[in-house]
Order: sequence, then structure tokens, then C-alpha cells
Amino acid sequence: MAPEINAPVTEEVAENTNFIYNFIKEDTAPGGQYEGLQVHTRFPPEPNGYLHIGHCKALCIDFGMAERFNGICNLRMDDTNPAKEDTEYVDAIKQDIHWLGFDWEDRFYYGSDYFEKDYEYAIELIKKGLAYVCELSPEEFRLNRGDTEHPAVSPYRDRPIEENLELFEKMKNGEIEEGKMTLRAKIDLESGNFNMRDPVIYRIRFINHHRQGNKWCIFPMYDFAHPIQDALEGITHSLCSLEYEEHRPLYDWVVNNVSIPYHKPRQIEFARLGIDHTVMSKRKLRQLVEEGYVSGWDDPRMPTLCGLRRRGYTAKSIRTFCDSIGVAKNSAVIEYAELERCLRDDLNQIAERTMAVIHPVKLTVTNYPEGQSEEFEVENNPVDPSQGTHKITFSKNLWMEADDFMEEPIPKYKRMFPGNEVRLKGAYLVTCTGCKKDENGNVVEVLCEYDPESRGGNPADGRKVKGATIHWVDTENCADAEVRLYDNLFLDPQPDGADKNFLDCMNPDSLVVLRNCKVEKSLVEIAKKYDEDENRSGENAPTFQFMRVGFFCLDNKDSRADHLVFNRSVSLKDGFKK
RNA sequence: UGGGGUAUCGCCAAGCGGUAAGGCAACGGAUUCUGAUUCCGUCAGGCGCAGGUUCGAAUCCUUCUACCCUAGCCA
Repeated sequence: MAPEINAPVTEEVAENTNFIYNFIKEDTAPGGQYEGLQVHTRFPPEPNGYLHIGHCKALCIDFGMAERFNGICNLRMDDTNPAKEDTEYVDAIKQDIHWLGFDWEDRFYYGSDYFEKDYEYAIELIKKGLAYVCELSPEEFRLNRGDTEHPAVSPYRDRPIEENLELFEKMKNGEIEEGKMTLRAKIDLESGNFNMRDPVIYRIRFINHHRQGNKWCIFPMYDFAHPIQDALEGITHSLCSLEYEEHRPLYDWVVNNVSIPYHKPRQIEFARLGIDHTVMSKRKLRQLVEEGYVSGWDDPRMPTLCGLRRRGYTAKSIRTFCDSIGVAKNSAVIEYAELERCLRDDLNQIAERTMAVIHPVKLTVTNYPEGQSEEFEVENNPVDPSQGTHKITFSKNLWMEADDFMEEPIPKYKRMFPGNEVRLKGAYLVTCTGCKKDENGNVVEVLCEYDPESRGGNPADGRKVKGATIHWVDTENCADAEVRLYDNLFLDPQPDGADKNFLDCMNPDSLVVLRNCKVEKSLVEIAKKYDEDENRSGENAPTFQFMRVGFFCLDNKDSRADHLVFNRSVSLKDGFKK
């Protein structure tokens, strides 16, 4: 049985309602303006850059809201400005949206598909006496825009309709120079809302359009094109960010003065997403890329979807995040910790556990026979036993984490220090007996003795181990790896602040590369398989939890089986307070 | 300055005249072969300020304040 149109999919749980949900519910309820219509939204990115997590919030609202009402959502490339857009981004945008798990089915459109219609509607406005050709140059236009006390002025406002028609035709035919003429909507030169002071709705641009080629030299402005696109697609709810709020009167004006075939769409605005310690504006992100502050749009420190994906963020975690932050009109800046928590939650369920030592120090089990080796089986994921186990080997010579040894322990330290007994994860109990240092006093080797009666990690006498469980890898059975540790791109929580240059706020240590890390040999096999993957940039790379260290994934660009590169997606929470 | 918005715990956020949900963070404690996870507990005598209406106000009214957006032939 087909789901009933507009019946909310989910039970009406108070937690997930928001003002937009409530508006749509009212609009589609009996007596509402869209009673009997299917909820229809759209996601309209401009193809001039890569999608970032801010877009994901919009995506979740546009697609999510439609889904919740058994409605549909279109994907539309908003490409009315030929100067800024490029086909290059279209595929990347589609890929990112699909990766997130949203589907526009067969409803993929370009704003430029409507140029013909836009043109017809412009003619309609002219014929109604609601638009005119203005010959003010851009500079003159600005000077005549008026101010708080003075209305705007255009000497061309009362041009006869016939003449407007002729001139607009000339504009269209390429007979008029760029900047010499515009088509303006005749609305209200005195409006306190400057968007209504006879806004330009068409400008001349002799530029190749990425899809229309040189078919057109006049291009509709967003404020004119967007409401028409929405109306023609049968959109009911046109959801956008807050900065369009004062454009709404113009949106409504267009919709009300042009003969649209269906119902009038309703624009509703919400606050865009802000996250601390990063920037979200396309201009700034582009600058980071172009000026080499990051390695590209997909640098794992970038808030772009391709960057987050490369970093190891799962689509699920990003959607959970967007769903958890709410929808409101308050300009919010969410703490990065919120995003991290969503990632940890997801990865904790799915990431295979493995041992890796990122700051290796030799650990020698002095009473273990030289040349002997044995195998242990360790669980792949303790929170999900169905993920099985894998084997690791143990010998006299191991690698351990430098952090896990202190010659003189600080209070509450329960790792390796002389005299302390700890457990080597999955293997044996060992007691630290000392260390060796180089001429500079740096610890180069830690020494310990194992308890042969504790195979598997459980002592024969059942004694309780006070020390920690330490991770390790066998020197005889490990691989070298490069590990990239990431931190916030910006030290300042709000690099976007009005009085600062965001480049001055950058974190010089946002990337730390460790080149001599030791990982379990079994990861090489996984990396080999991954080498054959043909869509590495479009999906998540194999992801692991390096026990006690953090969640890591293979780098989708630089990692190869003969040169492993891991990105730290997120660290583990560290409850140890020093 | 004109116009448009927004103010509820460190960060989000519900609340729509009946006596402050929830999440994140933080902090205790329990369990744990990851100082992780999980689990339990604590966390606004108060809703930007000041008045007013009301039996009762975060919710209604008035003044004020702070912050954000906007004044492109960008979207």
C-alpha cells in the first residue's frame, strides 16, 4: 500500500520537530495552503565549489523534511551566473550527495534549463508594466540606489512598454554592450528593503555558459530565476538560509506577478551551520586551497565532504550530526566535539580493532626465549563479536608506545614503570624491569619479564592486575606506516570573526606526520585489496581503531600497500587526567 | 543610519499562559584485557535587561541592550 501523502513518516515525537516541520505540517493539514499536495522541496547548490558540512545541514533539511512527509526533493544546479560556475563541480556534488545517502531519483535539473522560461516571464513582466530596461551603468546604479533618507532613482523607469520590449530584445540579441543596460523589476524605489528598490533581474554577460554555451548573453539574477525555478518544478517549500530572509518579499513578488502553472512555493529560512575552529565560506575555503594552506579541497582538515570522507568521517556520522543539531533561526556555532562524538559513536560500532604503535620504543621480554614465536587470537571488535577475530604473533622483541613507559611515574600512572606489572593486550602479563637509554638520556628500550603462566593475558593464580593493558606489535611481524595526525585548522574558535584575518588564526600544528609507525602486518593485505579499488575518492577507505590510540583510515590518495598512510579520523576520549 | 533577524546552562536546543525536555561538554561513581565503550548519578530558584498585565509569564504588552544579516549588474 502506498504511503499516504503528507502523513508524517515518523511517529510524532517531540524531539525532532522544529519550526519548519511545524510550518509544513500546518500547510499540508486540512485548510492549509498546500492541502492535498505532496510536499516537494529542492536542494539548489551553485556548482562553483565543493560541498561542505554546512551544505549537509541544508541537504538534511531539504531531503529530510520531504522524506518525513512522504514527499520528494529535487536536486538543482543553480547556475544562472555564467561567470562563476563550472561543470567540474557538478559531478563532485552529485557524488557527495549520493555518498551521504540522499537520492533525487530522476529529478535532476539545472537552473539554466529554465532560461527560455525566465525570458518569457521577463517579457510578461514588461508587458504588464512591471519591468523596464534601465541604462544606468553599474556605478550610476550604485549612486542612484538612494540611502536611508533618499529613494532610489532611475530616469528610465517610465519608459513605454513597447520601447522596453524592443530594448530587451536587443539585449537578448547581443546588440547591447555589457553593463550598458539591465532589466529591472518595477517595484518600489522607496522601500526600506533595498532588494525591492527596482532590483535588477537581468544583466548582460558575454561569457560562455558552462551548459548553454553562447546561446544567451543575458542572464537572469538569482532573485528572479529562483522563484521561477521553484514554481516550475512544483516546489511547495523552498527552504534556504537566513540571509535570504529579506529577499523573501521579492521572491513572493515574482511568484505573484508571473503566471506560474501550479501552486505558489513558500520560502522558509533557517540558520546556516557554524562549527568552531573552522571556516565555512566557499571564498575562504577556496583561498586555503589556492594559496596552499591545505593540500586541496579534499585535505582531511577541510570541512568539505570530500575532506571529511578522506579523514574517515562516515556518511552516517555526518547525518547523525546534522540531525542532532536542530533547525532554528538562531545563528549557532556548534562545538567540534559534537561532530567528533557522532563519528566515535559510529566508528565504535564498525571499526575493526588492531594494534599500532605510533611512537615506537623497543620492548624486550628478557626471559622470553630468543627466536621463539607464538600466535594469539584477538577480537576484531568487542562491542560486536560478530566481527570475529584475527591472529597476531608474539616474540621476545616487541614495539611499544613511548607514552606507555615512565621511568619515574606520575601519580595514578598505571602503565609501564620499573616494578609495575601490566598486561600486554591479548598476550601475557609482564613486569617492567628497567630501560636502556642513549647517550642523551632518551629511553631507547624498555625491559620486562613475562609470566609464562598468564598466556592470553589471564594469570594462572587469578590475581588482579593493577596495571593497564598495553598495546604492542611484534617486531617480527609488523609493517611500517606513515600516520597523519590532524588537529583543528584554526586555533581561534571563531576565525570568521569580523575583526580578524582568518589566516592569522591558523593552527601551525594542524597536521603532524609520523613516519616510523609500526602496524600489524595484516593491514598490508587490506591495503593491497584497497589498491585495486577504483573509486577510492568516492567512498570510505578501510577504517580501524588503533587500540588505545584512536580511529584511523587508509588515506584514499596517498596510501599504497608498499607505503601505508593512515589518517587519524578522531582520537579516543582520554579519561586519564594528569 | 534604513530594512530584516536572533537572544533559554560552557555549546546546541525544546518550550506556544499552568510553574524550565533532551543532546554535547564537564564532573562524580560502577563495570571493563582499550584510562575507550557501556551503565548509573550530578549539572538553569532560572529563560538578554527593566517595567507592566495575570491567581499564575521563558511564553502576552512596553522600554531598553547586545549580536548577526543586508544596502552586487553574486548566489
